[in-house]
Amino acid sequence: MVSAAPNDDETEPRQDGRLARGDRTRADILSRAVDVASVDGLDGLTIGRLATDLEMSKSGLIRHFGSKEELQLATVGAAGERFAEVVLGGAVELQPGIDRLDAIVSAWLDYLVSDTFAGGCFFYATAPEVDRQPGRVRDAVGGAVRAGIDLMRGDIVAAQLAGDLDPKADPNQIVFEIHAHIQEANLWHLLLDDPDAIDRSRQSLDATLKRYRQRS
Amino acid sequence: MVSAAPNDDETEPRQDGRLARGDRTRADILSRAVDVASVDGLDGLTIGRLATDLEMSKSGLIRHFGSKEELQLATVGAAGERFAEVVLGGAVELQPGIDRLDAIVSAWLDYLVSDTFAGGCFFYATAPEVDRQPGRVRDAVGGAVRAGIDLMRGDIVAAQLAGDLDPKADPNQIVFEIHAHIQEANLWHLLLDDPDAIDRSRQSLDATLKRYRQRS
DNA sequence: TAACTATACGAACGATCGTACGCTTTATCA
DNA sequence: TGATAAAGCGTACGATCGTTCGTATAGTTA
Repeated sequence: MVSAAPNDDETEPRQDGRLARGDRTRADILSRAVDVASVDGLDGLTIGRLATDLEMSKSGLIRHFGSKEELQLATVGAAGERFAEVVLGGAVELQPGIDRLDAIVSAWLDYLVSDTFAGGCFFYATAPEVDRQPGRVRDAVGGAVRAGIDLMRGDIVAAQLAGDLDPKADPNQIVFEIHAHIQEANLWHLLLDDPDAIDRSRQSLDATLKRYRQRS
Repeated sequence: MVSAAPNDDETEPRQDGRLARGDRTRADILSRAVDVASVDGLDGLTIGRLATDLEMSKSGLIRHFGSKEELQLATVGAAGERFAEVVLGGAVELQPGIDRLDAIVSAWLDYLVSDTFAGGCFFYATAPEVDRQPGRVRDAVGGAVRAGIDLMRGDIVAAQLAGDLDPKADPNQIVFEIHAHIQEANLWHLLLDDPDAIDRSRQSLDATLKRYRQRS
């Protein structure tokens, strides 16, 4: 790559700081798209419905993406950004380790019952929809989920090195259990209408971390 | 209930043991429907696609159900029956308690990587799809998931009474953790393509049950 | 202001969706 | 065997799907 080509995947602000007209529209579309997809899925996200919601034409809308699949990919990307801001935003300034892990898990649980997305966690809603549909959309959702897991595993490894977690335990095993307890809260909250879902999840997480905590 | 009215919700064999023609067709349709829905969801389950697969007409197919929603409800019911056979089938002869719980959990993990449904666990695939769509389909899926959880909670309570599990622990908390570890295996297996998903789940389940086991 | 580009729209395409109606075929039973 | 009901098919309907094309408008730059 010789020339400094602009990154087409991101909406770049202009020199004066504001977004160009098209980028502003694109951001509005994606803001609505992630909410629709969190309720009706990435397949229930239709161009016509989105255009009606935003009071614009189908052709004017899809022009920003080119195709339905590109719209879906951009939607997954936008959801990832929103997730990162809400769940990981408060943890970026912390050093990897047990404290940052606690901060992420705590923010994640708050996020599950927040109105970050209209239909609850975007990735809980879309993961089972795409996991048997090979293609770029599945790869994008899988990549985002993997990124969240990888980040926590990094904290776990750091905590083991720091002597805060049992160094003999398998980091993948620990992160499997943590992620499981977070995801289960979605099921009990959204499908089973359990008002204590988050509390149960928090309790499970506390017990799990206590089990792996280094006694020293 | 005075008269012995036949149960219309079930396909009843005739006196000679065989199914009537219509019931046979209906069973064939639902057998295919649960596989399709486990891959593409209850919304991706379309009448036209199902008719093409089964080499029959759309009108002849939907006649057995009346509407798309009734087809979806029947599909959820058929999936529940298949799940019960595979996962709970071997446990019916056991008494409620720790042994039956172990049998169910073990069969459930085997089921996750079986070809019971074409797209993995039917309820893992459909729960996030319907949890924000109020109506009878959501109630049906929620009822089936709840039934599985309730059954395990019954075993947990029985195990507590028998002195096999800590009687001071909250049965709902225990079943939350067990179900969480089972469901997480779906995510790692189907989306993250982790070949060790079931092993991780089994390990988590063993550790969890050991934690709650009564030391006596 | 004039030229140019980015943005949005309107209309139409073929395909598929769920549903309804009428007719034909098949199975059942008196 | 003939009557009766169940089962299945063909066709059509209006609606919506994703996509394409040409045109009009708005914004930017010379």
